[in-house]
Amino acid sequence: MADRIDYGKMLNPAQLDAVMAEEGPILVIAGAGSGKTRTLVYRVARLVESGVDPETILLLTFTRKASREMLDRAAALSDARCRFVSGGTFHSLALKVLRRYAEAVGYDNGFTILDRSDMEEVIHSLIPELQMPRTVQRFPKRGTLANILSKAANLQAPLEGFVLEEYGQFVEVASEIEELGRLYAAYKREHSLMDYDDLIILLERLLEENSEIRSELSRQYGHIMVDEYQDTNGIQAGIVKWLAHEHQNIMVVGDDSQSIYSFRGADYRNMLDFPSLFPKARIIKLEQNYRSTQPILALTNALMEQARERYTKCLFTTRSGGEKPRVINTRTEPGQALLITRHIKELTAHGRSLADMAVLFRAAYHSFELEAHLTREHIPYVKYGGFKFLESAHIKDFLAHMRVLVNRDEAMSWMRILRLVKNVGLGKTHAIIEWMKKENAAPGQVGAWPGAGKREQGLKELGKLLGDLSARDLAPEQAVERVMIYYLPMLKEKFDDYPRREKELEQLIPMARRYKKLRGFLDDLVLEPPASPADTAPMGKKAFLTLSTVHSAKGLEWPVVFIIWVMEGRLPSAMSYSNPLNLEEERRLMYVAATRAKDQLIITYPGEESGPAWASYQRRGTGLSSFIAALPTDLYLHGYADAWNRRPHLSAMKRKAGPGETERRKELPFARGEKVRHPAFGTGVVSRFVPDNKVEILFKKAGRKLLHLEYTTLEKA
DNA sequence: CATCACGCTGTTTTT
DNA sequence: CAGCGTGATG
Repeated sequence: MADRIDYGKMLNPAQLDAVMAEEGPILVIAGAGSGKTRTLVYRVARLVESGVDPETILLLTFTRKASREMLDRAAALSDARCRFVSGGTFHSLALKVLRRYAEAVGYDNGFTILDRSDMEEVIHSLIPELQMPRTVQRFPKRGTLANILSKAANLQAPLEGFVLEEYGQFVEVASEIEELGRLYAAYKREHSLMDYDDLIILLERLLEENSEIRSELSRQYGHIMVDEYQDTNGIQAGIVKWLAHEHQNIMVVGDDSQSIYSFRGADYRNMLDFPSLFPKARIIKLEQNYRSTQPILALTNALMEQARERYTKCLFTTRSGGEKPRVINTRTEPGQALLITRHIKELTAHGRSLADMAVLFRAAYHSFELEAHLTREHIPYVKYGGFKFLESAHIKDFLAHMRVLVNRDEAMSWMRILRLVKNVGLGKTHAIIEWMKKENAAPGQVGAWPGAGKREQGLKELGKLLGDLSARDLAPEQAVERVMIYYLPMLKEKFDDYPRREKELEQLIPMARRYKKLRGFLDDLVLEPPASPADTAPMGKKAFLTLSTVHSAKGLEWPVVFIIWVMEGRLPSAMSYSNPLNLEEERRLMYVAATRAKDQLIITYPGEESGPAWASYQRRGTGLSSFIAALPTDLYLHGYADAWNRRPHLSAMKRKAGPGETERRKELPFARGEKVRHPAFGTGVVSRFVPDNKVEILFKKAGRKLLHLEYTTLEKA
């Protein structure tokens, strides 16, 4: 065991207070960079050191990675037993508990977890049951429906309230959406499915209604800590309330200024309501910032002073010196990417490591332009956030073959794998699923479907695969390899970029190796995203630049931070419906992004040339410009970048079409419908134009259909 | 069943 | 512009 820690030396008085407090409810209000993680780590170490059984400590964090890192740090600090602390997210805790007590909430314990795209698929398939008249024109898309239903679930409130405010365009169909929500709930029950929201809702219900189980869990987890409490919603607060109900040993840590998850019902007011849940709560504030230089902090403090509601603290730092943040109007969106690329090259030329730098943005696609530049300049980067590896079609197709073994009612996965079989479409898929249900057939018997003729040979092969997989109770790794043999030919037929997708599938093999049971493997894939390329890259060999959404950058820090800030006003929805922007949340996003920076902060924004919406937002005072305009000008250096680089093909596109002429890019060497030849793919027809000087070409023969190719690789046929 | 042309419409962030 | 739904065609 390591030497006893001298806590007084390692922590400031407020941190020490939080760490040494052993019993009772405590609310820690911790500003950005105030050593919040450090405090939690030391508290875990301290509890274990003082003889608390590590397994009875529950550390709830926002991601599983965060909890693992904290426990590793605690273990390194004092006692290896810290690794046995129960850590995870609300969702992973819920899964663990619900697998054990599924019957108590009316579920079979073999339920399957729906990830986001599964959820959308189910919802989508239920829309026809609404039997809406054709006159209903504007009905939300599947993704939007999932957003709405999920938020309703997380708020545990009827849709109307927030639909009116956030989805004003859909108020007329609110009752249909609610009906759809009921259909969706019934469907999940019937097929033993839970989505992310059900996990936490059912856990809360279980705790509330079943005092025996509640007591048992209370005894199991005698000390509870919650990180990022400002991002919890009402359900999660309820879980906390019930878990700590008996012993009251609960510490929650958070910062209301960093609440950026309102889209899933999170409410920073939970922070302030904590004392009413636990009347004996003590409040401890951490206000000293150890991360950023004074000029950066001055700007972020000023930013938050404009917040309509500000409950807590003002940060101070003892880090003097450092340069003022820079705010640069690049006049165009592509200009941001170019400016940042140049800046990064300059910094690396002066010896700065790429690992010291990060570029942050609100939405994953905001970095596309930048990624193109980085690739061209051979600057290695890792990207966090945005669309999930797991949600891409080939991964879902692949995993579906294993999901039907774990839960044979899982119609979603059956649909996927059956439709991959040649000459089986929607009709036969439904018939087969019906038949299997009626016969209560095992997955491997699918090949015996009486409707199968010569054309449906593929069904026999599918049956053989599923039979093999279930008969021999294979380890996850072998199951993955077996499915690979079956699925790879289909992959090659379905996707023309199959080499990339094949590589991604191969990543599943080492992941599967870590599990003994198929179900554990599949559960974790849904709840824990696979490691990023940076984690698997040979350490120390290469320094990577980090690109990340603000949401994924939470809790991290870098010496140099760039922020790409794009006006929402560009979006047509905001134009046509005049949806009010959530400026308060936008401000907190900016705050989270800016407080990641230790030494240097560079914010770029596309100036007034970025679109007509800009002017309209400026007029209404509801854009990024209004944040900037409101900040004291002595807190940052403002600059303009040259309008170097408008994309040539964009301006060409704007050329007005003459009479009788369809609008077309002037410099295009061919027209829609024209025949073209490609050296590798042969002859095809120009279908439509896509960005980056590419055309969509339809190839009838060469096996595959639509390819996006650059003009220069094509010639007229 | 599979494929294709065409018209309509509008955000994003994560467990 | 691009994803999605629809309806026509092989």
